[in-house]
Amino acid sequence: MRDTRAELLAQAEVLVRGRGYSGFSYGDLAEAVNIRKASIHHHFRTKTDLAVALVRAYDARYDEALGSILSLQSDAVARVEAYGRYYLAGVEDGLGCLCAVLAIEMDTLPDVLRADIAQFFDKHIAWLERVLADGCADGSLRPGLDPAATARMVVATLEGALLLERLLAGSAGFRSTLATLCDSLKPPRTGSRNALSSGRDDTI
Amino acid sequence: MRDTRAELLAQAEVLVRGRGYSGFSYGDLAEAVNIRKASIHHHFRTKTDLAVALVRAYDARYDEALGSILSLQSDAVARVEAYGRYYLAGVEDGLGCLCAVLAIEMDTLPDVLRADIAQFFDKHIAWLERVLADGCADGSLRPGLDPAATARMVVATLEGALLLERLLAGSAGFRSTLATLCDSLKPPRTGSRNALSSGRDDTI
DNA sequence: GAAAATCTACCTGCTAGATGGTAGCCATAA
DNA sequence: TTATGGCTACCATCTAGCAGGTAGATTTTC
Repeated sequence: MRDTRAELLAQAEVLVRGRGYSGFSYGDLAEAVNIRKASIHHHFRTKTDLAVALVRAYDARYDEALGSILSLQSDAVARVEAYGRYYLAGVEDGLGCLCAVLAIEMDTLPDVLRADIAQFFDKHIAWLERVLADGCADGSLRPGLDPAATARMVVATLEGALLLERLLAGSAGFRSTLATLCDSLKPPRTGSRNALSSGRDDTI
Repeated sequence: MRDTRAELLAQAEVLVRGRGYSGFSYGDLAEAVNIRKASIHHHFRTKTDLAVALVRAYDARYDEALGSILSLQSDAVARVEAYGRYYLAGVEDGLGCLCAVLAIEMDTLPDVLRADIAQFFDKHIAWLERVLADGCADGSLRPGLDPAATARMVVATLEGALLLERLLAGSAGFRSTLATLCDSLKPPRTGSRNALSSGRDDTI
């Protein structure tokens, strides 16, 4: 028995991330999942309900990712790099970040949604701040680095790179930006620019 | 005599930058400018034509800005910072970057538009690469900095910060990211984080 | 310099199709 | 037997865009 609700979420996410929130319709989604438009309302009463569910699911997947990075990587730079690699998947699939896509349409977004998105970013910034503060404490980061401000910058850089490189150089451009970002976090004179592993890690 | 075409461009830009391309309609625009919907077609035959005109005008304004930065600032970091301050205006007005907004909806964008947007970003990256290469040559930047990669990163960071901070901390967050970004370009141990001047410079 | 033709900027009124959403019916599976 | 999940058939509203008209300014022609 197929899980229509899950299929709806999956396809809706692809559509929204590719063409924006108001750029996708129940009609598109119905076609993608191959059920009638009206049937979608059975699973998600309104379009806003669907969007909220989309963000919650996306957020939950990132929660898992953040946790797994902490347990797999112990070095601060490696953690940031691993975090960045989750964005890479988006570039490779030609999809923007769900929350960035929604944030663009802020002015017309329902309040619930706007709050959820803000929380999404706040959480990531807080997580990075923690990671960076730890890195400062153990000396693996450039001395004098401000964890709070740098955390904001990391999220901004990655979100921007995802937006940009999806349009321009593709994953090569994104990898270059991620490497440059990571380099700027390291203590000076370590010298060697770390070549980013080319393997794809996971999908978010 | 009022310049309706200019008014249309101005209002359309605000609408698009605030709610996305497919999130704004000729109906909205007609209301904002207070003419009938059909009359807009007299000035811009199709919505795509309007979008193209919007991007061209936006691009031209940035061209001017890039030129004026070069003549006003001679230090590389100061140039990047001045460049970043043009984005600040967007945060303060609660408006995203026009080209970023359009880039989000890539999958549904007419080809002309997609090309124009790509060119917009390419131009900025090339300009920054030039600025950074000059800065490397005269020693005002961190040694070992890769101008090409860093140029991409700068645009990514600023675009991301604009997207993010419009939703979160507002101009304070953006200023913090811009300062952190500029700091990461400077040679090490210069020490003092430069407080960003709080005045608003110009609008793009 | 007056008449004729053209152009500009807008209008009303329409169209075909898409939009999100509702009502109610029917099959299947628990 | 009763949810569940899907369907058909709607609806009102909005979408971009078109046809055709009008008032006034500008240009062309005699």
